Amino acid sequence: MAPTPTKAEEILNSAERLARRRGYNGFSFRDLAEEVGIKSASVHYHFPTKANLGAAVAQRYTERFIAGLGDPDDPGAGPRALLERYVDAFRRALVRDRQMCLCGMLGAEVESLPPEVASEVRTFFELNVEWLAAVLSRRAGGAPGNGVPEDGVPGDRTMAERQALTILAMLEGALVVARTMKRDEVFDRIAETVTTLAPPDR
Amino acid sequence: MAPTPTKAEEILNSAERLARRRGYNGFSFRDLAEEVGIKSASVHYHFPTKANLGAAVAQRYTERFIAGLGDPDDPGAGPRALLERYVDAFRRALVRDRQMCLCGMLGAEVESLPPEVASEVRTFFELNVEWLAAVLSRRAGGAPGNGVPEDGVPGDRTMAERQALTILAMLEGALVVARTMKRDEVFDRIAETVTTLAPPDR
DNA sequence: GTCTATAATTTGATAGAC
DNA sequence: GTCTATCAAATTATAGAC
Repeated sequence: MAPTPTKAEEILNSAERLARRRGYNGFSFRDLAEEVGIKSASVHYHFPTKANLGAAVAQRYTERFIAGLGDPDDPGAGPRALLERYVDAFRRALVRDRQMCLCGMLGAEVESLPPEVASEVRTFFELNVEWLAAVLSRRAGGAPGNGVPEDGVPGDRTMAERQALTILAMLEGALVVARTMKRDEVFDRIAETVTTLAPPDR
Repeated sequence: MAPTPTKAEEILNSAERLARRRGYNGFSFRDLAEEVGIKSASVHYHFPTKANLGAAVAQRYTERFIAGLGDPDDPGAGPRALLERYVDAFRRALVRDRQMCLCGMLGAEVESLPPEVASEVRTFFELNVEWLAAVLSRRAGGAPGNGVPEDGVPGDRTMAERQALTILAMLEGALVVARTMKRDEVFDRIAETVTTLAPPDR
């Protein structure tokens, strides 16, 4: 059932967990080596540099995260359900994993990150905004982006991207605040406000 | 005019700047020493340990930040103006200082922080929520907290605290997202949504 | 208060044997 | 692939002279 992970995967798992708890500058190759039961020199065999490893972790995280959200145009799910799915991804990070979103953490540290890692974090945010904007700009016809603006607003897509950024920021911020205050309910209060932003089901 | 800062103040200034850019684990006593023109051993004279320094930086930051917001019950300023003042404090961090909010940064890293530093970060968030809730629950009479709930809502103070948490999370998240994406406008879009949450002036 | 000197540990990384 | 051995540099911190 559960396919045995390769050593490289085990290292990625450890690195992701540690980075999401302590930040990029908060873990070492030796930490990883101990967790997966090898020596730090062997970690370097799989990932020559820390920057290399960091970029790989961020890339895998992004792919997994976006894939887990599913199709934003799925006719079987309304905008509201999709938004709730999105919020749940963050809730799991907080409640189940007791961790930050990897890219929320790395985003805060972005100035101290190797360029290739920072670049992956940027991609994560861009893809998130894209997915959210697709959900938020869904219209009756089913297909998005028909270019017809809502009454009195500059344009559906512009509004949707603005809201997407707001939602992303709220949830990343919610993890920081809820974790620091050690009060999980804080997240739920914020999550409620997020789902409020969903367009009427259509 | 500008009173010459003491060496201890210079160290605090440097530490704050570096922590807000690179995180707590992203700077060293040598970094500080070089910036203020002394040796790292001399930094230890002023702040015996890094935890000690970190707590001092966070405490000073919190005091300054809260004091800068002014009286949330100031009769001369409406809720909307006060909220805009709050948002501007974050905007300055991003645009003028090109830095994170110190406690947004440290909050992300909270799990890798010495307890006394983590404690100061928690206090920052609590005081922020308190100030915001005071602004958001202001009523016609002028004095807050008269206990009379808004029509149909559970209670003014509860709603106000919920909104306060949302605003705090949005702005902390906005800094992370805007800085990572290198797009300052992202902040303004989010800031607009924040001020939308202001209660009608009264 | 600041220095030199130094300790003790940790860090990212490499060479080369098995 | 993983190991031992090792490196050079960096890190937090202390002792003691000036």
